[in-house]
Amino acid sequence: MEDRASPRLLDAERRIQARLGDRQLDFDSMLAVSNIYRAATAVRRRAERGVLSQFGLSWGGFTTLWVLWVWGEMRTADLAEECDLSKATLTGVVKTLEKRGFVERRQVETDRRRVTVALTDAGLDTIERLFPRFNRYEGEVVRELSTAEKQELAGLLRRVIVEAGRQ
Amino acid sequence: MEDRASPRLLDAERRIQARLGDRQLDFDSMLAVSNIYRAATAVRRRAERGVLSQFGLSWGGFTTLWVLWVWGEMRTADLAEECDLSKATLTGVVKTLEKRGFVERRQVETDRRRVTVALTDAGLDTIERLFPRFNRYEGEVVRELSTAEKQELAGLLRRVIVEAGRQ
DNA sequence: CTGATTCCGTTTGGTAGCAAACAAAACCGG
DNA sequence: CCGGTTTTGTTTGCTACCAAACGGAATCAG
Repeated sequence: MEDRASPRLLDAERRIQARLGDRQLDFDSMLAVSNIYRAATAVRRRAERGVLSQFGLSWGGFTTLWVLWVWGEMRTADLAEECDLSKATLTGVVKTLEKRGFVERRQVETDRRRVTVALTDAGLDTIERLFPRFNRYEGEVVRELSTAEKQELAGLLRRVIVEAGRQ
Repeated sequence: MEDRASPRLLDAERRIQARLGDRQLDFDSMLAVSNIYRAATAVRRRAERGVLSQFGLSWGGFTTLWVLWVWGEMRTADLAEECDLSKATLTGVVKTLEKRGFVERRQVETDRRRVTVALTDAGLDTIERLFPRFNRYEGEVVRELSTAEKQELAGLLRRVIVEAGRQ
């Protein structure tokens, strides 16, 4: 493991161990979790600075557009669930997307509490031009991994998602 | 790969493919990247709702405290770098930590532009009580993985971080 | 029917996050 | 010295994100 070999990390591990005294440290779990977070930050940051900024979209905005593209018009609650955002956050994201003209809100006739969100023509056009670029970008950040390794990575992460998901 | 077997994902893949026409889709990369992000969100959310909320800390606040604990008093710029935050964001996080009494700012005598940040006694006490709990929490979210798998995961992610890091 | 409850999306109030502009301090060439 | 440049942390303006409170609409028990 190259991480184990990094002098900086070894130093950190020694320092933490010193701070902890004889309490034990689960270094492997720490490294796995912290790398998950670092990778996500790096990936998001690069996407937003690269592809997404050219279309005036944040990561959340892109995700929302993408979900609507794939699944079609959706109720707010389902959209929030699918985008992995709270309802409150989604309200804000949709507001921004509306302002940019990518999306529109529609009152549901049969139940006036409900609202659906759908792509506008401009939104559809945007996501159709953007997605191939985004997918190419995704390929770039995992370019160093073989197909088998990408699948391995996705599988390992899936198990973490499930575990962290239960409460 | 269980992901491949999930009917929901297969359905999504088919839908995307339909939207794309004959343009090709790099599904493996897409899944790897999206799982990185989902895992990070899940892990962070659970930590903030569990351990961290009891101490009045966000993920970023915890990270900052942790870095200061391990590496000691630091200049603002280095601290931002180590916490993987922009200088601007760090200013805000430190402001919050100061408000909570965990941290204090110190003017550098020899260069009055510079400022260092250091743990207060309360901050030290907090991180010493918190870290073992946090580390136990980290163990929980990756509990389904063997030691070898945790190392495998960390290693794969490391390569993604490096790749996404270069611009 | 009707009163209580549940459901749904928004608002509120707070923190976090970034880029770009900024002000003050230090540095440097002449 | 001194004027211009660089360095350093903060401020500004914006978006994102959450939990909790809210208010209108639907539903359900009796």
